[in-house]
Amino acid sequence: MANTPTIFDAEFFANAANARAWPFEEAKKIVKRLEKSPKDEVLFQTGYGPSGLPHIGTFGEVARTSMVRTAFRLLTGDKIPSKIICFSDDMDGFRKVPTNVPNQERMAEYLGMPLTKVPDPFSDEYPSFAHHNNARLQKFLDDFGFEYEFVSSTDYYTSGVLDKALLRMLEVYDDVMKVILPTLGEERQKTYSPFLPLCPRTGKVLQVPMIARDVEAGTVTYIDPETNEEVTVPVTGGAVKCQWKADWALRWYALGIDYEMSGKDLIDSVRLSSRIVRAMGGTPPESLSYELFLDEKGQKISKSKGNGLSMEDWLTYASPESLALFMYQKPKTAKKLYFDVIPKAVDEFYAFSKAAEKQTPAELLENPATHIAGEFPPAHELPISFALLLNLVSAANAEDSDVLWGFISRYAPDATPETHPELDRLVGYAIRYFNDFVKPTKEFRAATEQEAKAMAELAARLDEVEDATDAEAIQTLVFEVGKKYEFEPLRNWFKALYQVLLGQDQGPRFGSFVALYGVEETKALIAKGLAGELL
RNA sequence: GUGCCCGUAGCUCAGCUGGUAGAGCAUCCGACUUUUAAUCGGACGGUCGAAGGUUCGAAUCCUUCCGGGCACACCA
Repeated sequence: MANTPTIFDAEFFANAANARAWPFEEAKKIVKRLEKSPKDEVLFQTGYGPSGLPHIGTFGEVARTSMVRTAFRLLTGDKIPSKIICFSDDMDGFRKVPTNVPNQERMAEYLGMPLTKVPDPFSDEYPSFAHHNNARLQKFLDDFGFEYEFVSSTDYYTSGVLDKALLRMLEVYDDVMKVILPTLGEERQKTYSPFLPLCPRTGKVLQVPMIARDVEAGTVTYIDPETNEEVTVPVTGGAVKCQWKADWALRWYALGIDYEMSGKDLIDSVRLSSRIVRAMGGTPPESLSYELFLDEKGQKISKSKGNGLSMEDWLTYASPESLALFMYQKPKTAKKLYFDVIPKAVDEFYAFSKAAEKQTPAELLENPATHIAGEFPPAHELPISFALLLNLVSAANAEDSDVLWGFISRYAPDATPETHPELDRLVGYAIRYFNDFVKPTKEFRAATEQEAKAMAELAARLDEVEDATDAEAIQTLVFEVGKKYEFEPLRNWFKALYQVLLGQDQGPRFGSFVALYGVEETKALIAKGLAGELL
């Protein structure tokens, strides 16, 4: 999924200007911006809050931002350097001990401290909780091959990278307040400050009003809420950090961010932060508000609720590429993100990849697979679709890949795990899907007296079949037994086999099933079924 | 209240810069199967939420309205 240079050639550059895919529409906004004020390097930003772990939304945002960047490089002939900054707001105060971490009491002692001062509850491998989560984020992004530059807010504040911007914010303090105050409630207005000093005594991030400020000296003064003493601190060097919307604006201004997308719940924040940047004399980045994801009931997916689908969920049943495809599609439309969208995304990914084989550069630029891969997509040939595979795994009661491959080879005789590693990967996904979604819905019933007798005889006579892999011979035997015990109509006999042995009303052709599942295994299965062990 | 998204076949949705609608699933019929499922072929099925407007021509652009969903304190 990394951006590789493959599509960055003249042919693609020539066609990019006419490309209509949304990443190009976004990239064009940046091109226009550059026409007004040229610069040496274009910066994309995505934000990350290290009080939690990376999640499916993080993936979506970085993936989509990468797509815009790729489009931008194509539009500009890859002549203008660009990068994605992944900014971790790790100086933010520690507000709440997450319920899912160990060492709760110890963690509680650090409430109010910057996240980079809170110890890592999981191990002593990292200097802080934030470092731990930052590392997880980077690992997460690296695993998918994203190109980005990680930035720690704490590093930037303390090393002075943000000093100039902080002093500027101090200069225009009144204007900034004028922008923010009207958006706050009455209570909050009294205590609001865009600067949050770090208490020199306790190290905590304080939410206190400023009582004075000195632009010349570059300091602010507040009253320590515990000692009631006046404290004066510089706004530079990491002695203060900025509050949320001001912080966003500060970053945009200080780093010169050109592009940042965010969820639609942040529309007002973007507007406000933009006004702050203008008050400082800067230009806010181009932005895109994407729609939020909904769960199966149409509710907003939130980390705290734990509803909807997690990153792990998706990757358990499907590939990251298919998730990237899902993220590519219609970012401005609210979509359900639930298990049932997975098969379609998987199959469409392969369909788009395959279509790419015969496409011209102009067409490729409209092909989602191009935007996902960031390169000429490798053409994966799949003899059967994921949707079919899911049907198969369910019908065949296939709990391991060998059995499933047996059934697959009936449809695609040439396919093996070796010749079709992609398909083999899907087989793994399908089996997990089966285990988690199909298997729990199975309902086994006890055999009737007549059925029990017939099944016992079937089990006993299975050994008569000379070739245990001869599906036809086995099918004949099954058929004979059914006739002998006078099932009428005969399909009831087969139905009984499925219901008693597989816990479902339908199943694969039984002869084929036995041939693949194994004679001994089938006998054992029948024994279990008759003993009531499957119920 | 402000803003965003959606409203196209029974269901889930695709329809790009305007030229009288498509897919998957479901349903029905057929083929192949010594049951079923699967697979393959075919059929059925839409006044494109409503009304105006622009246009030779609109699902597609504009306006208004109706219906559904979501976001908008604090915190990030």
